[in-house]
Amino acid sequence: MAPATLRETVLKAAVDYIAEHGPDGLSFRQVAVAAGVSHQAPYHHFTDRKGIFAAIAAEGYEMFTQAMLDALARDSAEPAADLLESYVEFALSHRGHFRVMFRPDLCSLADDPELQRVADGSFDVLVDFVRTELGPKASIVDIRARATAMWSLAHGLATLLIDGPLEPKIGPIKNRRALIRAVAQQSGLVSPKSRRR
Amino acid sequence: MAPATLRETVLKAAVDYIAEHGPDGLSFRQVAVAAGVSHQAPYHHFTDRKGIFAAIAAEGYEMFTQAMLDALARDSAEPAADLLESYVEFALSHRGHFRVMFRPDLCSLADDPELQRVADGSFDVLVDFVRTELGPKASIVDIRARATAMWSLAHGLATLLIDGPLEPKIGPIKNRRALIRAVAQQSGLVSPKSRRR
DNA sequence: TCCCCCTCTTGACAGTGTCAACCACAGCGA
DNA sequence: TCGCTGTGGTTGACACTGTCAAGAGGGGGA
Repeated sequence: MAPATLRETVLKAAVDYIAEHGPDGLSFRQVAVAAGVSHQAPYHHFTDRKGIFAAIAAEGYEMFTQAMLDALARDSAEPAADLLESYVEFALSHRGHFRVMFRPDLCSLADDPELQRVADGSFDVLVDFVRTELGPKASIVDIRARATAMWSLAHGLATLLIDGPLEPKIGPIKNRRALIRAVAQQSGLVSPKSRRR
Repeated sequence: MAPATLRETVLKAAVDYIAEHGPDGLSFRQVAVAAGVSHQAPYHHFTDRKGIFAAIAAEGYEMFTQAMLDALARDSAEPAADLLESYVEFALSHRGHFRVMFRPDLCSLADDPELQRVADGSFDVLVDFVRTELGPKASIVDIRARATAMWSLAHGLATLLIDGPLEPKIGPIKNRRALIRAVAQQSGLVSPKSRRR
């Protein structure tokens, strides 16, 4: 089932290209002619070159939010580790989207309220999780520090796995899931439920 | 003291531009004419557009290694937190270099043995630290997991602070150093020396 | 019927990275 | 003194990019 509209066709082609080659070599015109359409046709669906990246990012944030919510919905014994894993797995299985989402030169949250909204939806999942994890008596400072720590760990692991020199340096990664769990374990960011074992 | 050679002039101008606007809008020609020279002159010092990024990255890795070594040389009670802090502070005070260093589409470690060498120098500081921290009896698996965790945390925090939506989401960061230490504390990646307090 | 909007095409423009040829000039051996 | 070579710079061209402007076609409502 090929995408029906030109908008979907262009979007999919761009995401696929970015997943393989990164966002920077992406040529608007090439995508257009590859879709069998004139070089200017996509401009009726995206205002701008930035517009196409904004659309990709928005689509990405929606899926990202859902992925993290699904992980928490499983309600396992280690929700923090699950959240971390869902963050990293999303990045790896949706490289095309993830590579764009955190590149403000390609899509600026500040310039696009709708994009800001869906992005907030994603980040709120993480911050809300930490808030409920620490309980109502936790101080703002602690929530802030813990949320930042979890977010940094997840984001760093994701970006190092996608683009970074982690694998050539650390060695081949046979079992990615095991590495993610081991990192969660090492970092002490596992959930209180299983902390005192 | 203005840079003497054209090579240095171009390099400095490029780094300054990248620190402010990111690497992607950088125009080879603009840099050249801004240096008061023809659009083709820099090609005698850098083979390629990629060549200029490779030079920036190499310069960055040298400084990066030194910054981390300096932090460890202070030999404080919390070397892990110091290492984390030096990682993040380097990224923030050398955005122009840092933004290029971890962008394999701009400078590929695999394609440039010299760049690979200096990059390895940086990463080895981190991995070696974890190895000595855990002692000679530590298993490969643990070293690997802990090094990955520390690296991910540092890298994630650095990239989120530079380009990411951390500040708009978490709130204004008055004391960056305090946040970094709090994150280190939260993540449980502080050094054994001070772990049992 | 006419008109308007939506989608798309065609043609142009400046700006980009890169290739190729040419120029100036210093250093150097014969 | 001459001629050679290598280095650093210039000029001109090329294909390609994103973007602006104008227009073509056609389907739906008045």
